[in-house]
Amino acid sequence: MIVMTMFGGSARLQWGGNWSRLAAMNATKASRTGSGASAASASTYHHGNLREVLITEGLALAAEAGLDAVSIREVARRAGVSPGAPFRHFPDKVALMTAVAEEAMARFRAEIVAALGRETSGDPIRRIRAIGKAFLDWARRNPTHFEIISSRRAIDFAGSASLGASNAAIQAQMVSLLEEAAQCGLLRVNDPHLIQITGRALVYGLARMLIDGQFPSWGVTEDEAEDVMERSLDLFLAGLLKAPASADPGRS
Amino acid sequence: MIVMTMFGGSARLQWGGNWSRLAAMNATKASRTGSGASAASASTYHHGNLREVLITEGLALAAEAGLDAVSIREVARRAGVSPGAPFRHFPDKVALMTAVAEEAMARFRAEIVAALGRETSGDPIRRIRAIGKAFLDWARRNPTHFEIISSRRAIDFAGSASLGASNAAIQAQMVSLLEEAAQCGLLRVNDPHLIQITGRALVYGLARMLIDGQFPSWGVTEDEAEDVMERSLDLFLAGLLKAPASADPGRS
DNA sequence: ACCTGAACACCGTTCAAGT
DNA sequence: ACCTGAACACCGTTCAAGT
Repeated sequence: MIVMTMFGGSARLQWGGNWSRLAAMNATKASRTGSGASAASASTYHHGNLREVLITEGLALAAEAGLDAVSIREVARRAGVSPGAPFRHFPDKVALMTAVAEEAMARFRAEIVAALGRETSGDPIRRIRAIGKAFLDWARRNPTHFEIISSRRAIDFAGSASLGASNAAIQAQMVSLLEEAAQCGLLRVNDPHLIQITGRALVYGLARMLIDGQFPSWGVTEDEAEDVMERSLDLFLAGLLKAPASADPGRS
Repeated sequence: MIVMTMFGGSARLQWGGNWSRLAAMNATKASRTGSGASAASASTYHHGNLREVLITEGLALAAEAGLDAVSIREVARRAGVSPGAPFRHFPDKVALMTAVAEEAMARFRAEIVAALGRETSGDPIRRIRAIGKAFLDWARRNPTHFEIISSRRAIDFAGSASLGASNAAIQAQMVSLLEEAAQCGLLRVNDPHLIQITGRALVYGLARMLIDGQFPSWGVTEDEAEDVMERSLDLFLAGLLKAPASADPGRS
């Protein structure tokens, strides 16, 4: 099957042959599982699964060696393909990193949803605190993934509907909890948007101070970091409350 | 004058000729001033001033094109020297960027000192607020310089006594103001260290949200950013106070 | 269709050779 | 002393050629 296509004004030949059957046989590849992949590894000129493997390897390489260590060539090497192969699936490095960021963001969002599920209390302040804590925990455990989706260098955030939607979903959750808290008369200030931005800036700043290695110069050791971040969040939340605040709103 | 030196166990020849007179003639170079530099620009094999020029050009290139656009080769190009020349003055790129960071940090600190000088009030809360505001203003006006000294990628923070000292000086200023506020009975919580870290995390988070381009996805336009950051700071400060806080502690 | 492999213009870094 | 210029191993990206 031969197809003629017009693309950017120039005619190109495209072969409509179906490689997907062959690809399915090789879907697992010889990656980390190593579960009997020896049979399929021979003579697979077409990878079949490359797009996903590139994203997975990008994520893994970032986690292992840091954001600046992620290169298309190294990702291609780990996927077992030539340096030019990734460009068949992503127009440039930014596009690959954006796809990596989308996967990281999906995991981040799932973690927040899970944390909210664990916080069975109906108290909006406790639920807000659970989101903040989940944010901090995830950043601490996945520093480079956090950096990819938050620093936004190396990705095209605005160009990704997926990233925008995930971000908006997390925000909406928080706004609704803040409005609930306001209606219950819990808040000292009636400005949910400002509170939201301030809270976000606080947890973002804490996470970045950790990741950027600033805590040592503030007298906080690695062991203390988790505790300090948590108490910092509580200090802020207590300051929002109308009633003479208890020292630890998370344990009331 | 020929000198033998032992360095790392191997003998090396050093020429003790004096190039500094020649260098002094060329000290201004044909940089931004352009004040009658035409006469000195011919046949200056030895730059004479290169170390400082490299730092200045690094700072300027960072401000113009962003941190990732700073390359040793481009800095060398702007300084009018060959790609290898910078390595005579800095062992590697990290060392050059650390020197750039030291200059950026010195300017940052000067701005904070100036802001405190302008805040003539003796009220520790107002002085704390002035520091926070100066932090935010400087970050907004010098985004890349801010990123260099705060993200700390590309530099060796721990290896620079100058950076550590500047940082410690800024912290000490803040701690003493917080202790003063505590002694005046102004604070709801008696934990200056935790308050300091929380406040720093807040302004750092705000500055980074701005620089990382996150405000648009939080419904804040570029025009509104300065105002939002200021109100956010006030929201936090009000939450620290023991007395039923006024809405705007900066205008009391 | 999807991938290879050579090529190009970059970059950090080194090192002999120049002045 | 300090700088040049060629070299090396990287990188992102392109493009003909392979299957």
